[in-house]
Amino acid sequence: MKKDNERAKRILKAADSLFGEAGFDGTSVRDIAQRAGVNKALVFYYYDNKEALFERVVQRYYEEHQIALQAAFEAEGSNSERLHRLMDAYVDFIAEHRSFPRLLQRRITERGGADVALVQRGIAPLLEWTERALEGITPAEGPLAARHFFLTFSGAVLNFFTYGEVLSPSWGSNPLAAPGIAERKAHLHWLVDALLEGLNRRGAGS
Amino acid sequence: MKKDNERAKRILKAADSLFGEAGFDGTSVRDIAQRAGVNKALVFYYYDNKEALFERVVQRYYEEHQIALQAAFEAEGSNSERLHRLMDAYVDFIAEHRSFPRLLQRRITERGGADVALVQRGIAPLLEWTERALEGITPAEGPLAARHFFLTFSGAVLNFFTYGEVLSPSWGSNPLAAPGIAERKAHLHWLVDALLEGLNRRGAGS
Amino acid sequence: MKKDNERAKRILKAADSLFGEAGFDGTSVRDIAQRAGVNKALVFYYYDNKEALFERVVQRYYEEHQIALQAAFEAEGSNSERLHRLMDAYVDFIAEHRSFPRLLQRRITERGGADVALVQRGIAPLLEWTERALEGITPAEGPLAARHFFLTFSGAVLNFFTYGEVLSPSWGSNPLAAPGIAERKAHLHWLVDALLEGLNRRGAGS
Amino acid sequence: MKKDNERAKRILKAADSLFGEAGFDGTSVRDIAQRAGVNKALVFYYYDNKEALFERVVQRYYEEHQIALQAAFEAEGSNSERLHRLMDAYVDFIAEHRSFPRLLQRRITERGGADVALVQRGIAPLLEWTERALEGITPAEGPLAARHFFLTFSGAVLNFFTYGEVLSPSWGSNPLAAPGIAERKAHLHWLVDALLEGLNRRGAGS
DNA sequence: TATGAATGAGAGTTCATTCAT
DNA sequence: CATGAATGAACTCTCATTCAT
Repeated sequence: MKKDNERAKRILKAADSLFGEAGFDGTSVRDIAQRAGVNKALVFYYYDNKEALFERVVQRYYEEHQIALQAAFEAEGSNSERLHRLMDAYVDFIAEHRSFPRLLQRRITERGGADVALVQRGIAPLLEWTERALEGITPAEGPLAARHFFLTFSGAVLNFFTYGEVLSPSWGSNPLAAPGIAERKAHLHWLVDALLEGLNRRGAGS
Repeated sequence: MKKDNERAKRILKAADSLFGEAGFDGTSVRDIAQRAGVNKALVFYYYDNKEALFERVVQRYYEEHQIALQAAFEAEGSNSERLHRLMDAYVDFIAEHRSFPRLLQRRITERGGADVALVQRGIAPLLEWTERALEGITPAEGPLAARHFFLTFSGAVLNFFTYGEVLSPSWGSNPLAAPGIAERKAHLHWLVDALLEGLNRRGAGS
Repeated sequence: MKKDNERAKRILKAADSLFGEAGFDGTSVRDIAQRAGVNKALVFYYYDNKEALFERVVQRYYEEHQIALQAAFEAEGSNSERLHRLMDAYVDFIAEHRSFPRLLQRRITERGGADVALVQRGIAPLLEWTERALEGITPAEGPLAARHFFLTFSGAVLNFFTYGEVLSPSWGSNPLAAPGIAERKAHLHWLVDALLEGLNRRGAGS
Repeated sequence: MKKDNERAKRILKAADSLFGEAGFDGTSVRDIAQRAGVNKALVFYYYDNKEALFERVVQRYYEEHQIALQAAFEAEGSNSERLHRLMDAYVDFIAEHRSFPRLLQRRITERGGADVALVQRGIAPLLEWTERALEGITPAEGPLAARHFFLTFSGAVLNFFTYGEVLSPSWGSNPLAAPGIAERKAHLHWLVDALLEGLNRRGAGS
């Protein structure tokens, strides 16, 4: 933490964007050094090898991710309000760190998914907070368990970004620009409320 | 077309699984030949180059994907029933072709996503059928437009598979085994109905 | 000789032009088969291997070359006339068989010039006839020996074709078109006569 | 520039001789590295690719060639003397750089001769100086234009080297050894003078 | 800290050639 | 005669990584 040399940071930044753009295998250390404007060997001086550099990039995201969501969740409010804020924070975080979901997904599929644990840490906060927000409302098991809602909510957010770019043409405007993102947030709020409503009705009915 | 030389098929199959496991850049032609049990040069004999081979793999999925969903959608029934069947077909298709979403996602992010058109073709059927199933129920624009539900639904399905493996430990059992998949389908059905209900209430209320 | 299969001839022709255009190493058997419109394996059926095919191509030139010059030389006339005809025939032959000098030159330099004998056979006729035409006029040894004139004459012809294409731009018109070739012939005639004159004066003076 | 890393020079040298011996296509980077005694990858480290390395080899010749001829031409003397010196310098240069004409010729024929411009630069000095030496003596157009003499002179030099090796057996001694070269120079001097004489007579007679 | 030089391994691709049919 | 399939060797070039300075 001391005061990480400015060059080391430039390398990390370059690695970040490149890994996000082209994936681990599609990015060469030469590319990273070039974009960072440093000598190739320096990359190995600061980060032992390509793999470790990748790890650092991902880890940084995990930390920031955790912090961003924590703030959103810990504020006061009803369940609906808390989940709205959580969704908003999630959307905002990914909008600002487009590489993050790409890196995560790669991490899962690529290279035999050897580091499941690492990935789990990455999504753990959202899972945990979703579960806490739905505590007492959803059953512990079965198709309405909180974890299913976690998968649905996070999928609703992530998929927007994944396919957002691709759908641009048929969307009319760019869905990932500010208005598109605001619209998506509105959809997510509606989604949260519709599901809470459904859960409530179920509780009342049974 | 008839029998397309058994070796060529073996190569295609090997490429399929490897591209799915390690991505385009993470898979070498040597690997493919090895897994197919053929000479490396034979890969180039049947498929002109690595890129073309990848294309073939992806294209085959598109076709099967389209067919699988079409059958599910075109049968009779209420909107709810049709969407349930669509979700089920989608889940089943991906459960049987785990590589497909990985390949698609890679196609989008990797290498600048130059072939947006190809990807669009890949998700087009689901988008189209979702839109047709919600016709008259959802507005054409805004946060409740059909396309938002498309992104939500497909995200709810895809994300289950993406994170399913990773969540295994905290899930108790393997979520991607038959019982887990059945449970997810039940969740998706509930999801569809809760959203249709929400849409109906909105129509009635306004 | 029987009646060489038409396909075999097509292969020979294709090989001829391709070897001339791109050289031995720059030409692949695939290229040859493609241009000949036949299966690659057929090339090996008719000509045992690439090297042998090349040999055949070169040999055919030798024969035609020999015949073309012989006719020109054997007709009656003064030394000047005979040499004029020889030059003309040489120019005409190469104009019609542009590949020939290229193949010859490659044969000399490429692959260690292992087949000097073959090349010698190729240029032998011109050497021999030049020597016979100058018999009694030039000394047997020294800088005015017939062989020097052979090198000068053949160089004057070959170099015209070698650099002709390259000089096109600074030449105004294409030097290898009909008028350019006629002009070159005129130059060669003048050259022959000037040298004969020089040789005569020498004889008279000494 | 100063010392340009000794290994880089060794590579250039190896490339030079190999390209000269076997041509561009006939020379592999492995060969070059081997002869230079360095790692194959180092060739690409210093010279970006095979083509660029070839270019460097050729270019170096152009420069030396130009310098060698310039010195010979610019000294004082009659036309005859200047042309003699030019011929001598040309012969000497090629005798010392046997690869040069081979590389040039290949450059013309191989690979469609796409780089005519480069080749032109290579022969430009000789063309220009021949033209200047014959200025006022030869007509601007027609079969006695200076450019025809350029082709004749350069052909008389180049052809000597091209066929020199091949003729060795029938020559008695090696024509490319020192005495043979001296004899050729004598021939060329005689040639130049005979042609100047012929041109003079023509001027007087007409 | 920082870098130019160096390398072994492996990438995708083409090659001449063989062989069963 | 003719061909599609098959292969081992070689091709150019890039890779992550090391090391002396």
